[in-house]
Amino acid sequence: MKLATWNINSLSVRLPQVLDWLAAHPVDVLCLQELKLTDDKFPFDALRSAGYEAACFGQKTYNGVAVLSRQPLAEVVRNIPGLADEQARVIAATVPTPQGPLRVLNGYFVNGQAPGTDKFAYKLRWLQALHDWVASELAAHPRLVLLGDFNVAPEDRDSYDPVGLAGTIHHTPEERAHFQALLALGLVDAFRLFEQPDKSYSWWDYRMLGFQKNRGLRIDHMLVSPALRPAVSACHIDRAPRKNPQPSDHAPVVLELGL
DNA sequence: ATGACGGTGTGGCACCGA
Repeated sequence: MKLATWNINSLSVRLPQVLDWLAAHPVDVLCLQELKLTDDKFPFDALRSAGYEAACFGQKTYNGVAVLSRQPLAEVVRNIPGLADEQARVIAATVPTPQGPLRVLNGYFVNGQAPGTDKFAYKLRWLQALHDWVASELAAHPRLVLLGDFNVAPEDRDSYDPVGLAGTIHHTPEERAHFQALLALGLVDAFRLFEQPDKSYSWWDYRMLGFQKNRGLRIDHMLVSPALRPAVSACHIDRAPRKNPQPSDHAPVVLELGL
């Protein structure tokens, strides 16, 4: 069984790339972020023709998340319960597997702009609310994966310039402490369960030839629960779509489970 | 220190992303 996460920076623009990628990589579940469209514009029909049902949570212009699945989705939750948030950043669903239900939490984490700004304060509040909600989800669903665009580079090796960018957004001690708090719940960064190439990133700035120079960040993650960890057989970043014409600035991350 | 690139919405640009 395979799951993937991909920030596609406008589903309207990137739908052909998503369909091409799914045709070449027929994962069981694909979680998308930054749809940048409302639910009435979501391409249910095209995805159904490709073999996927979908649950979406969109909004105009910004944010928006969706879960695509070959198997039926159940127990769909939109945004973090109890958090007043007008931004569409979270969608959760349960998918069936031969070993029982798998809970999938898909997040488009707050960017946060810069320390000291209102957006940064929102990011920290959001991360705390997410943490508390994930804890309750774990208690109810032991087999769980938290995935998406975390907008946090967890360690120095996850950044192309950890010294120059120290303390800036994605690199602050506060953001990294929140990432560690998720790990303290028992979640494991599946990417780091395996040997990976040096300078592995999942996002590159569109500007200044960022991708060509591999000036990137690893900010898209797959965290698995303790009960799921023994099933994890591989995790990798697929850089190929970043080379497409009109690419997203993010690459997909793929998680393989021996289920 | 700033802008560079790309998407959106609406407009002759501004805002946002990371």
